[in-house]
Amino acid sequence: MVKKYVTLKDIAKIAGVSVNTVSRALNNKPDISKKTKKKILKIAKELNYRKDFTASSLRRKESKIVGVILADSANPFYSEVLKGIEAASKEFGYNIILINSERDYEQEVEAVNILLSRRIDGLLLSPVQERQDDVEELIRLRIPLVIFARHFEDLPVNEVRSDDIKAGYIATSHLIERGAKKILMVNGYLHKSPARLRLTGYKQALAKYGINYSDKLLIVGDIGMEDGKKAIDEALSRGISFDGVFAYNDMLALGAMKALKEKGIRIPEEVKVVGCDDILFSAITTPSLTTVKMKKYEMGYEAFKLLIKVLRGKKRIEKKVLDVELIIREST
Amino acid sequence: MVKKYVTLKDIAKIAGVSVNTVSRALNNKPDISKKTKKKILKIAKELNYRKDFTASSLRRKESKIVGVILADSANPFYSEVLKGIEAASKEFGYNIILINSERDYEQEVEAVNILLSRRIDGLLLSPVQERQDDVEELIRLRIPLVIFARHFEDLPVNEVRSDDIKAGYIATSHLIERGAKKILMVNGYLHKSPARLRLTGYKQALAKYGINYSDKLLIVGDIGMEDGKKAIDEALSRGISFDGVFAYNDMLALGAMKALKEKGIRIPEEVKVVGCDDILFSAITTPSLTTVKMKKYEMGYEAFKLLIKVLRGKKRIEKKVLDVELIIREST
DNA sequence: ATCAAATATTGAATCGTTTAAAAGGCAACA
DNA sequence: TGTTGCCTTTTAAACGATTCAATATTTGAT
Repeated sequence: MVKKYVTLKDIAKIAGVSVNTVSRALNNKPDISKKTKKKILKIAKELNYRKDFTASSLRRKESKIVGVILADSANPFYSEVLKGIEAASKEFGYNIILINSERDYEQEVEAVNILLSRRIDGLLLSPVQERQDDVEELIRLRIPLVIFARHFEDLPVNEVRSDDIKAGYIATSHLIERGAKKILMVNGYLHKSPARLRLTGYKQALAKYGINYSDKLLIVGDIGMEDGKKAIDEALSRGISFDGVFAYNDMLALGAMKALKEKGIRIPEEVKVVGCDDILFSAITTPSLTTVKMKKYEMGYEAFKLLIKVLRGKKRIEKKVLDVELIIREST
Repeated sequence: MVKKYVTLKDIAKIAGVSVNTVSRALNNKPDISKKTKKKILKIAKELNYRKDFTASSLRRKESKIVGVILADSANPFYSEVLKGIEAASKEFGYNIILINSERDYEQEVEAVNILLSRRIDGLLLSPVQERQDDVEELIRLRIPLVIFARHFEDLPVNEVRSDDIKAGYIATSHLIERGAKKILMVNGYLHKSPARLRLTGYKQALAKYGINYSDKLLIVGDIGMEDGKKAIDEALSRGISFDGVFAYNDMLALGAMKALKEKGIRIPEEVKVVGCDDILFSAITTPSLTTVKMKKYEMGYEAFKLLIKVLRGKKRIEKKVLDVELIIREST
């Protein structure tokens, strides 16, 4: 087999010094003469030396790798968050290993195990929340951990997420202020904290305006575009009447709008629609979608920054909540 | 400092055997008695042993990590490709380290260097193509490499990409068949092979229908949604008349449609628009976008599979071209 | 010129796993 | 009893970088 990479030993031999000296030269350590250092750096450059991070990680017990587990990197929400994570990782000299959980608890657990085997320095996780033993285990193991886009009220774990209650509240308030009285909430599964919290916000807004909450107007399910369509079709076929829709996310909202348009129901005249997330495409549909903007890129970036703080010794648990903002467009 | 992870040595001590025996037990190697193996596995499980991949990689000279460099993981095209890569990586027992090049050659080179330092087993790269010395260097270093979504005619490098000439050809032919005669091509920069090849297809279609090619109808630039809008605004302000638009990708096409709608130009009556990629949102705009569907997920998946073949000894260079398909919608 | 102090360099061990080679144990057979 | 061969286990070295302790070299003060 061809020898592929140059080692400290190779450089040491040529420079006529010890491996140790080479190491110190390349790592800007003290206790080395300018002359020797210069010579070594020159040789290293000529040979195109690249530090073996594998060996370095083993010895230093620090991999400079952060694990990232999220539901689906192709989802417009997560792909923006991921981008923020990736950008921050560059800034702080880390690399990221990405694993999609596909919203499956088993896969999430598997991903955690693989990443621990990789000896990642820390983990950014957006848990499925079907169960939470894996998060509890991570806490028990004292793995540097930041949860994003999720909330665990009762667990001492670092978090960066959006203000989901406010999101639900301002979206619903806006619908009511525009005249809607019977507001369908097309939600995700309630084991996920954002779904629960947005529902809370929804209820709070109804209460504020003196509208009674009704279970009949709550639809819970998956959160793809087709699911939004399905939800509307189902509501209509069940004869549920509504003049507003608040969807868990923009994908659902867009699917819902599609279904409404197909039935010839006019938006916003007959039914007003509000989404959540403010993905890029919400702005360009017809009608364009009123939505609650979430700081996706920032969420990823801030989560990474918080993880770095943890890696640097921060002990106190931080649960950061990012502000949200209503973006009014044509659908209301 | 608390000792975090259990090692082979820990297990060996408890089991009363050598480290080597433990290693063989856990790696399903022969030459071990059933009794010893069982005992060791039991202890390993009790102690929650996790193999240290760092150490293993160092010794075996194989990291089971593949590097992925692409322009922008938040772009709907790349995020689908990435998903295919990620899915395949799971299937073959690898992990991926993702780095965005941000369409910047310097960042691409930097990413390559970092990944080589990480001793990745192979690299999946969608190069910026401003220059190609880095790709040439990778070939020279014999790094297992698969290029995706790009084509290097003159380099012996494995590739998986879409049939870009056909894409340009069928898109343009379709526009002509629907009656367009003056077709604006809103393209990406021509140093990128897909831009060049789609332009070739565009010209071939014009030629087939006896329409003269004109430089005036070619606009070259960045490929975000705003750029599509800008391109149309510019063409109109320059007084260039056109009745069809073929955009390099759907983002550009959607931006172009937005600009046309704002000017009160009817689609498809006055101007017909075709995009490329078939991202999710092309189907839900109004009018929905006719486009050339590309197998994005498959591209990622196939690229990974090809890389695996290379890692397993495949020597012959393969340049795989994935078929494309016209999806006719309301914009034509 | 001499000794102490400061600076530069080296040797050896280590991180945790894997591999090659050596050795130990046991049964069968002459 | 001794030899052969098979199966199991151990010993030792290796992967490449880093660190600690030890040694070598230079500098400065007297």
